[in-house]
Amino acid sequence: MPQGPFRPDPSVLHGMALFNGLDAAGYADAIAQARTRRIVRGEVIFTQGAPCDACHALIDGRVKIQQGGADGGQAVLRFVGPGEMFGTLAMFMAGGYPADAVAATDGVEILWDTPVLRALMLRHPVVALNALEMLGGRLQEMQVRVRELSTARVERRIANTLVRLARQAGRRTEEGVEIDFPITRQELGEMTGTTLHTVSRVMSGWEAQGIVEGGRQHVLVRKPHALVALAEDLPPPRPAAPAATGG
Amino acid sequence: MPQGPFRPDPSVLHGMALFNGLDAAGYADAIAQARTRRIVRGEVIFTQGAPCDACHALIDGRVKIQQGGADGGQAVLRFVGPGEMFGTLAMFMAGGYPADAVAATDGVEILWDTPVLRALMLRHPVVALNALEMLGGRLQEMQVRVRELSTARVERRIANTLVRLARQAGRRTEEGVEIDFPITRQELGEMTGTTLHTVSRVMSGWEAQGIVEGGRQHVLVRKPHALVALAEDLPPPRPAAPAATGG
DNA sequence: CGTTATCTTGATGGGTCTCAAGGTCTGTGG
DNA sequence: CCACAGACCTTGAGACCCATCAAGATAACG
Repeated sequence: MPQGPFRPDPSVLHGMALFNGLDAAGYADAIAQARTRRIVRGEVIFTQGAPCDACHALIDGRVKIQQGGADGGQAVLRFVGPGEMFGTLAMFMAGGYPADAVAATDGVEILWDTPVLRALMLRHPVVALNALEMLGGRLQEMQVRVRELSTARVERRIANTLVRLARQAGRRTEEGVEIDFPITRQELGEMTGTTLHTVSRVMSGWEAQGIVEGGRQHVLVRKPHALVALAEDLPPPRPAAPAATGG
Repeated sequence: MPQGPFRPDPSVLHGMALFNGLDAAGYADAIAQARTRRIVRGEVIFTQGAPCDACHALIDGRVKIQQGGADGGQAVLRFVGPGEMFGTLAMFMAGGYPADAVAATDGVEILWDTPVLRALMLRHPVVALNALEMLGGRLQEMQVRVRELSTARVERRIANTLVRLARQAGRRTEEGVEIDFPITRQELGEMTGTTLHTVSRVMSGWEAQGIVEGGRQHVLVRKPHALVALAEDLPPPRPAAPAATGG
């Protein structure tokens, strides 16, 4: 069962990019003001629009970040893994959290109150620079996704999404690379801007080719290379691309 | 004609969010290491993949930020206006600039060498916090756009894009709100994930209703309210929403 | 006044969504 | 162990949105 706040083990911070380059005193400073909390699968950690009281980082588990629109449309923005921060955007902006956070598995999070972390950044500027680097990485990722959603067909988008998931949350097995947390076709659809039906159809096709293997809330990538090829391959019909085709 | 680097007027920094809350000494510090440069329309300021030598801010004019993919697909990520920074992402990441920057109008930019600005942030942490706020705002904007591209139809996406452009670059006239820089149907298509043909058709429809007025590289929004309604309205066909329809 | 870039509009086809039905797996309680 | 309910997944058929192909109109520019 979930228990209340308790004092974290200092070692957990050493794996987190936010504190890279911080000296021992800085670590002590950071850890002294943090608290940790257990999370159970399905739990709502925060919701869109709620005031941002704290900044979160995940120590263990997976958390789904999703955003809903006025028209009821939902999009899954990302899955957070161990060592990553989440709920950080709200810290710098009015209007509360811009998205929902729901636990995809049981886990443990560590959190800081917003003003505490701000003060920490002013005392230790390197933490602010690390935060910039993290946010920058996420912004770039989102920009790539905007381009992808703007220009690529569904099949390629799904391939790209699976490649990213495999990199981020893949567990190597002798059968291939396995996504290490439960994910539904519906969620894959909401990550790629399509429906669960299309995701199912596309993945069935790949399964027939031995590229992936699907199951209930479960994905195994049998041929990662083939998936990458689908994700990046140039479109076969290229009228203006001779290049040794026999001319 | 464009002239070489020259010493900027200190007053230009006062309008920039990056330096909010900085003391006089800090301003002097920042200005001492900057240089400015003229930009002519159509000029390529930097290209995707090029090493990031400097961090840019726009003093006057408009700059288009776009990203191309391996498959040749182009997406316009945003238009930068006076007071905004651009090319900042590359500062925190390997791999050079993640997008192209092309001048949409003549203008003037101010720039800092990357290591200089990093050092400035370490000396003045408030600048790093301001940068976080800016990047956070852009990240949120991109997240909203991902959701929009994932869930909304073309007409609504175009409406949303025009609403944003009107807010960001709108000039009030007695006829309505006018986008204050030249923009083509092609570019609008690359901002919304569609083709110039569809943009043209949709806008022709709106023009017939008196909502917008189009021209060559020119958009005038005659009824901003109607455009917002199109951008936000719930989808008319709602089977499970009786609500006084007469039954 | 020709050249080029931009914009408009029609016709057609295909990629995906929607609607619909059924199948499979998981967990629960008797 | 078995029955049952619920969540998840698969697959088919049809409709529709929108990209694509194609042709021409209009405006800027030298």
